[in-house]
Formats: sequence, structure tokens, C-alpha cells
Amino acid sequence: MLDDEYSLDYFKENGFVRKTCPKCKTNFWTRDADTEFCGDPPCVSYSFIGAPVFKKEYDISSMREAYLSFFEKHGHTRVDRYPVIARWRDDIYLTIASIADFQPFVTSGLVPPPANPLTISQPCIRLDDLDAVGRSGRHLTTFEMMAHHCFNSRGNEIYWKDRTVELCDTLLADLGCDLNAVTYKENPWAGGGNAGPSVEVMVGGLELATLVFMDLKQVKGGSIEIKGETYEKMDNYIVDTGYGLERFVWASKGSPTIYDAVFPKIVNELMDLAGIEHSIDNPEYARMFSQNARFAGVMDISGQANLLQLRKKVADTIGTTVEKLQKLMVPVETVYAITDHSRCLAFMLGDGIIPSNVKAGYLARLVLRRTLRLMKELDIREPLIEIIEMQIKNFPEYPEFRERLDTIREIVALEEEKYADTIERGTKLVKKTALHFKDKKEKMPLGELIQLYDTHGIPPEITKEVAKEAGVEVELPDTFYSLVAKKHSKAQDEETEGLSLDLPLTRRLYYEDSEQTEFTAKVLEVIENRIILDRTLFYPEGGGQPADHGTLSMEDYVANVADVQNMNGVIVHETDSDIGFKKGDTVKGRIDWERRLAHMRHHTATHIVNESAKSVLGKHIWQTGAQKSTDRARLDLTHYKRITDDEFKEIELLANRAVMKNQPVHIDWMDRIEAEKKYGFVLYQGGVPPGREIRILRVGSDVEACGGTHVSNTGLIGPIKLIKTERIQDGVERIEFSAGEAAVKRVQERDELLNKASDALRVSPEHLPDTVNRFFDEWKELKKENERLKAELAEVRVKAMMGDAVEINGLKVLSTKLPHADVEELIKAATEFSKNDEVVAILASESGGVKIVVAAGARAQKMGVNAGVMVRELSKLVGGGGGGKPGIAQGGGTDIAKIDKMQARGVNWLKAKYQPRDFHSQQDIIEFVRNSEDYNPSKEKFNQAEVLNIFNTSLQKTWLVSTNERMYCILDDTAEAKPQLRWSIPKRDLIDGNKVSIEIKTREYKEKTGYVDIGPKHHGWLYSKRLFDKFAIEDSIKNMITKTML
RNA sequence: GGGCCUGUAGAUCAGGGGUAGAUCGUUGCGUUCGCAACGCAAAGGCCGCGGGUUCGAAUCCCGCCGGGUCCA
Repeated sequence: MLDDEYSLDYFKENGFVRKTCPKCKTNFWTRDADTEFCGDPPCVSYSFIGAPVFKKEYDISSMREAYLSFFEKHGHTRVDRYPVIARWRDDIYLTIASIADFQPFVTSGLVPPPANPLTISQPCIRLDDLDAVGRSGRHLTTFEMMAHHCFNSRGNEIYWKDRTVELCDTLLADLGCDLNAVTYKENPWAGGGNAGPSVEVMVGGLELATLVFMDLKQVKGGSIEIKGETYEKMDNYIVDTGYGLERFVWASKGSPTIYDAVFPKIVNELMDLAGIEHSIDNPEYARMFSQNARFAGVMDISGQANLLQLRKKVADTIGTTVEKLQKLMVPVETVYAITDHSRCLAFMLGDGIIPSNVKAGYLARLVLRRTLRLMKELDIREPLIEIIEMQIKNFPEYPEFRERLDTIREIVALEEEKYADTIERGTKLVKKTALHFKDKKEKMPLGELIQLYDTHGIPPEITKEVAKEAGVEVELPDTFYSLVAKKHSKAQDEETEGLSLDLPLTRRLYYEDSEQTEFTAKVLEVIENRIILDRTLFYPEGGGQPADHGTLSMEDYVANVADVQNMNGVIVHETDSDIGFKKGDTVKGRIDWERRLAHMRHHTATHIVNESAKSVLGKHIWQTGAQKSTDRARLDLTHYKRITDDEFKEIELLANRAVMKNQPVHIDWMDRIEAEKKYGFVLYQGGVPPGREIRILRVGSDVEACGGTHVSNTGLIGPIKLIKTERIQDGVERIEFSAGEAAVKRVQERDELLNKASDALRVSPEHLPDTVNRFFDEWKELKKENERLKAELAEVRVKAMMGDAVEINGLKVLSTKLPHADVEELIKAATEFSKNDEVVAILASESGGVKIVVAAGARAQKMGVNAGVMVRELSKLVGGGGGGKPGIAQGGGTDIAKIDKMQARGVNWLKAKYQPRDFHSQQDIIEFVRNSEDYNPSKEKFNQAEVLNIFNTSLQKTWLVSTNERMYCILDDTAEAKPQLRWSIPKRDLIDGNKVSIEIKTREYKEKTGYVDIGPKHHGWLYSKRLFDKFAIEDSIKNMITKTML
């Protein structure tokens, strides 16, 4: 920034000299040529403590009045303060500076200021340095920024830098300040897309004011560079000053801390409540806090390490130890913080913020919970609301807070309760978590601490304390909260695609006559399928109201309009085709009236429902969102508890009364500032419209800035039917409703549901609740009875069936099919069976597919029966799966035809394992082949048959048998009653001429067994290697074939 | 606006694909002149709702409803 920006005539004419601070190298202006430093900590330290800089002491209200009347006297108009919740802005939640009141439209020049020049004392809230509040002696979350603003434009300058500095100088002189002690430190300012030269006004080491000369706006590739961004001069340039009210009061008193200066009464009352002796008039005691404030003024005290450094410095200067100092100071600092926070809450709640877990409401909750935590530290049992009330009563200048007191009381009580619940839940959870780590003999890891805070809201301090009690160490780093912040990835702003259009604003016919359905217009531009007209009746999407649909036509060509958007006043019609129109054409437009009318009804109804909700629920109700469509609308409202059924009905009734009154809907275009003055910020329920003129819609007592289309009289809305409420966030309730024909349809739908329900039960709708209750009760009873009966049935069945048990080596095996039983019955019966130690029950049913339950008694399990394994195997046989525990298991499948086979298999499996039958002899096998289907007695000679055993285990043998005509493969499985013929191969596939032609190969499988592939079809047959020591298996088979067939 | 956690008996919570559990509370019985305490027993569950996957879902997946919490 150019140096001459600061070379003001005022400085030159009044004997100022410009100097450079040897410490920080910044330039500053002073009347006293001997002044060495810039006057700003850390270059200098506080000198005003104990040495007030004004000629008399002021309190908050006398200081404010002195300031405002000074500027009134000097040609400024006094303007009322704005709320601390920035309702007129959508980029910030809280009012952080007086200039925020006039952003964005006044500062951009679009809207004239309420007065020019003006003066204001604007309460502001900044939560950036929460940790330092109380500790530094000077930080506050809430402060009043006294200011005078002057909005200049090229050719119309009210005043600029010289006059601004002169006013400041004069004010300080009026207050009795020694002007030689004042320095103006050069410090260019930038923020929020604007920038400009600025001076900080320093007295006694304290920054009392900042004078900003905002005359630059951020422009890509601009010619002036500040802090890495480029800027250009603006056509309108603004004097933006900020005088800290609390700091002025502090400076006038020279108290050790700002808190003692600004809220002596509340500080003292809280000290009493906390049982702290706070004799700030005692010089020694005061010295401690004075020193603390002085050191804190020149250093960064964020984080434990820095804080400890501060403590050490203070302890050294007053000759004590850090421990003793902490013991004395911490409780007092906590009281300071509570004083500040409760004031902050008074403003937040007083201005109508509803605590919540989103947006501004979250910030209110954050402060509220922090305050409760601090109170607990001091063991202050007084309800928080008492302290907040104390604050509110202390502000005679804000009567509006007292009006809201009842609501505030309720909110705070609810919040206190909620927090207590959270802490209680949290404490339990921490104990449990702590014990978990105690068992493992580990420290509780940081990740756990973060998890507890992030997902359950348990402050790490509490976690640490509770864990300590449970005997578990916890590591809590200074940087804890920033670690949490890191966990949350930042959402990227999406680039909105914008058409840059250099076209005149579209004439909005829908505002001129809301009954019209047809119009003619000239085509100004066609971009692919998007058409821009000189005028239109099509309402573009906005304010929660969807775009109109309809047609644009010319001669015999018709295009459907599918979407309509407003691009900075140019309305763009998106059609379903990109041919047909060109620049200069005259087209005829027609809107889908049914759709539009439904939107209009829902839109006007939204205003009415909002108003009704306000009168039923209270003044704190604020719309946070709304959406309309043809068949329904929804409205989101701030409210601190659930809407009850009675309230719901009452809102519906009031809304319909408003309809029946057939009130006219008034629409006026008004100057923004005038409208704000007349109606207040309640105007901005549906968001903040841009522009100097805003469209004001009045229905009954509801007044809102609204750009939507509306019916002309409430009677035209027709019925309003509230459908439901939903809590979309803590502190935000959503009401869904339908209006007009849609409402009738909704009622009809509900009637139909009711009718269907009562028809089904064959009762009239009025008996439905009783009948349903009766049915439900009966159903419960029957269910219980059913269960009891099943148990009884199981018992009976078991007694009846025990006799059928098959004895296998001491086991009693039952295999029964209960075709119609469900799984539960099977389980009950099986459980009943398995009470007998030696029983294994295999139960099956075919209701809804195959169900299998196997249970094994205690002794059976000891012998190695595993129900889970059995079920898993058996289920496969019926095309399903299953499993369970060794004692009891369930399974099932889809193949009902295989139930019997599956059950037999189960029994055989047990037999094989516990009572294996002997293998069949070689003779038996031959006999078996002879009786098989493939055997041809007329041709085959079985007395010449050869037999080869290829596989042999304790449960299974595989045989190959060869006659003069065929080779057979037989599997003898001891789990099966009989051997099985698996396949056979005729001679023609084995022999070609006088040679064995079939291919026989082996593959490796395991140590003792291998695979043999016989011919093209029979692959992967197991063979035991030990059976083929002498000759390889290939040779053995070939030999056998040769021997019998050649 | 985004993220994470969560919903099981009246309460507090375990369990986490295979017969729904504990503690407290409730009721009954025993002991007692009575209460408390103790002992024994019982009642009490659409495992939030609806889909899906599976032979089988309280359990896994998706959606909805409800509760909690952190961040912007």
C-alpha cells in the first residue's frame, strides 16, 4: 500500500510526526516527537492500568451515550442497533462488526444507507478466542462496537480520512485524553473481499479504535496487491470505524481487568455465589491481575504451554509460585469467563437464537454448555438462567430481552437438562471404556478421547477425570480441539455454472398480473435450447417455489418449457428442443395454469402457516427453509422442542381460519431500508432478497419480503391440511402440509386408508382404535399361548417318539419328519429330545422349504457328535446351508423331495461313524454287478470277471470290476446300506482292435491318495497309492481289461 | 450443509447370523408383629418401522422414523 495514503493533511496541520517503530517496523503518527514505539503491544505494554486515560470514569451506558451524542453533535444520525444474529446475511451467523449491518447491499452501493453519515453502537459476538476470555483480562465474546460510518461515492463525498481522524481526535480530547499519548498506527486492513488503509488508535498500550478507509474491492488481476490478493479502487468508498465500548470503559477506570471495569456488579455477585473473596481494591491482589493483564497483553496465551509461561512471568514479578498463583487466579478467571459468557447468552437468546446443533443455534449451545461447565468447576449451584436474568436486568437499554424472558427461561432450563443428560450418559460410557482399557492394562488412547468428544460430546476434561477415578491414565494434548477440527474435512464450495448474459432485465409479467396465463413476447436470445425473452409470465425457480411449466409457440411450432431460471434478473427458459426460434421472433407463451395455481396456493399458505405457528408456538419461531410443489409444501421453523399434537391441530385451525377470513394479499415494492425500519428483520423469513427495492407481501399480520407468486385473497387457497411434523435437526421443526385441491386429495387419501383399515377389520372407523388395540392384545396373548403350546407339544411328541429311537453304539438316534412344523417347533422338540444325554435328534419339516434341526445330548456331544457339522453337511443335500452349535443347529434348503434321503443319510452317517458295518467282500461286489441294470446276462460272463480295489479307507472302498463286455465302478460306503454302481464303460470304448485304447492318467492329490482319470468322462477318482506299489494303477487297470476282454 | 454414534423388558444396558440375556424395578410366595434386608419364583420383548441378502436376520446391507453429538 502506498505510503502517502497515510500522509493526511490533518496530521501535518496538527503537528503530528510520522515515525517508524523500531520493534515492529510499522509506521505511526504522534504529536509527541519523543514517542519511540508504535503504542501497540507487544512493542509497549499496558500503562493505563491504575492510570485512567480519561478525566472521569464511565460505565457502559454513560460511555455509549457520550459517544453517540458526540457524533450526533457532529452531524451524524443515530441508528438503532441490529440483532446479534445476522438475519439479513447468508454468509455469517453472528454480527461480528458494525459494518456487518450494512453488508452486502449498502457497502456495494446498491442500497442507500439508513442515514449518512451515521453513528451506532452495535453489539457484536466473536467466538474466535473463547479460551482467552477471562484469562487475558481483556478478551470478550460479546462487545459493543461503537462506530460512525460514512458512505461516499465518486462525486458525492461526505467526508474521508482527515475528517475521520479529526473526529476521533476531538472525541478523545473531549473525554479528557492527553492527546500527546495517542498514536495512530498504520495498518492496512483487508477482509471479506474488501480492503483499504487503516489506522489503529492506541492509548496507554490499549487499542481503543480502528479507523478503516474501505476503498478497495478484491478483483482478479487487480493492480493493487495486499497480502497476496489483488484489488481495485471502488467507486463508493466507506469510512468504517470501530470503537470498543468496553475498552473505553476500561480505559476510563484503569481497572486491573476489563471485566471488573465493565461488569463490577455481576462479577461481584458471581464471586459471592462461588464463595471467592474478590477484593479488587486491595492493591496487592489487584497487582496480580494487573500484571497478568499486562503480560497477557503482549503475548499469545493460547495453549497450555503459553499459559504456563504467562503464569510464570506473573508469579515472578509478584514473588510467588506458579502453583499458588494458579490457585488464586483460576477461580477468579472462571468467574470472569462466566460473566462474559452469560452476557453473550443474554444477547443470543434475547435476539431469538434457538440453541440447536446446526448454524447459529450450535454456537449458542456451545457457549451455553461451556458456561455450565465453568459453573460446575466453581461449584456454582445457582441455575444458569438466574445469571442470565441478572444480565438481562442489567441492560435497561434492551427492553426487548425482558419481553422474551419466559421463553428464554424455558429454553435455558431445557438446555441445562439436556446437557446434564449428555454428561450422565457420557460418564457411564467413559467408565465402561475406561474399564475396557484397564483390563488390557493400557492407557486410554487419544483416538478414544476424540471419539468420545466428537460423537458423544463428552469434553476431554471430563473423560480424563472419570478415567482417572477408574484408574486409567489418559493423555490429553494441548492441541486436542484442533485435532478434532482436523478430523472434519472441509467442504469445498461448488462452482456454480453461470451464463454471463449481457441482456436487459426481463420484464416480469408474473408480478404485474398473477391471473394471466398467456402472453406474447419477443425473442432476445437463443442459446441452444435456452430462450430469453423481453418479457415473460413464466415464474423462475426461487424462494422455494418451483419454476412454471408451459409452452412457447410460434405459428404451428410449439416448444415445451421444462425449466425457468433467473440469472441476475435475466429470465432463461429452458425448452425441450433447440430448434424453432431465432432472435427477433415474436412468440406466444402459455403457462401451465393448474401447476402455477397449485404453487400460488401453497406459497400463500406457507405464509399463513408460518404466521399461525408463530402465534401458537411463540415469537421465537423463525422460518429456516421452505419448499413448495404442486401437491405439498414444507416449512422449517426454529423451535426448541417438539410440536405437540395439540399445537399441531391449533396451527392447522388458525391457518384455515385465516383462509376463511378471505383476507386480501397485499403486495408492495418498497425501499429496503424503509421496509426494514417499518417491519424489522422478520421480513427476511425466506432469505434475503438482493436489490434496493424489495417486494413486501402482507397477509393478515404476516409481513415478509417475498418474490413468489400468490393468490390475491386467502380464500382462494382453499383448505389447508397439515400432514405431519418432523424434527429435521435439534431446534428445527418441519411442518408438511397441502393446500387447495391437493389438501382435498390428501384428506381423501387418508379417508381411504382409514376405510380400508376399518373394512379389513369389519368395523366402523370410529371403532378402529379400540379394535386395533384389542386385536394387538389378543395377538400378543395368542403368540404367548402358541409358544406355550408348542413347548407342550414338543414334550408330548418327544415322549411319543422316544420309542422309535434307533440304538447306535449307545446313542439313541431319532430321525423324524414333522411335515408342517415350523423351525421353532422343531427347535423346541429337538431341545426336548436332547435333554436326554445320549439322544441325537434329526428333525425335518417341509413347511416353506426344507427345515432341518439337529440336536445332540450332552453325552452324544462328548462322543463327538456335532449338530452344527451334521446340519451343515445335511443341508447341502437339500440345496441349502445351515449351522449352529454342537448341541443344537438349524439349517434348511429348497429341495423338498430329498428330505427322506437327507434324513437317512444323517442316520447312516452316525451309523458309519459309531457303528460301521463291514465292507462287502469281493464276491459281494461281483454279485452286486451282476444284479445291476447295466449288466447284460446274455452276453456277459461274470465268472470270468476280474476285480480291482483302487481305493481303501476305513469308511469307503472303490472297486473296478471288469467282465468280458464292460468295466464297472462301484463305491462301497459304510455309511450307505449297499454298495453303489457309479458308472460303467462298454468294451467298445475300452478296446480298439486288439489294444486297450482308453486313456488312463493320474494326478497328484495328497500324500497317500492320488487322482485317476479314466477315459474322457470319469475324472478325478481317488485311489490309494499303497495299493499300487508293485504296478502303477494305469498298468493295473489296463492289465485287467486285457485279461478279461482280449 | 457435512460427518460420526445410537434405537433390545418399566429403567440402565449386554449380546452382534443359529432357542432373546443381565442388573435394578414390578408381582407373588417364604421369613417378619410390621418394615427393611434376605431367600425362592413369576410376569414383563413386533430387538424402532419397511425392504433386501440368507435355509435362517435383533445381528449384515439399503431406505424411513426417532434420539444423541461434533464441525462449517
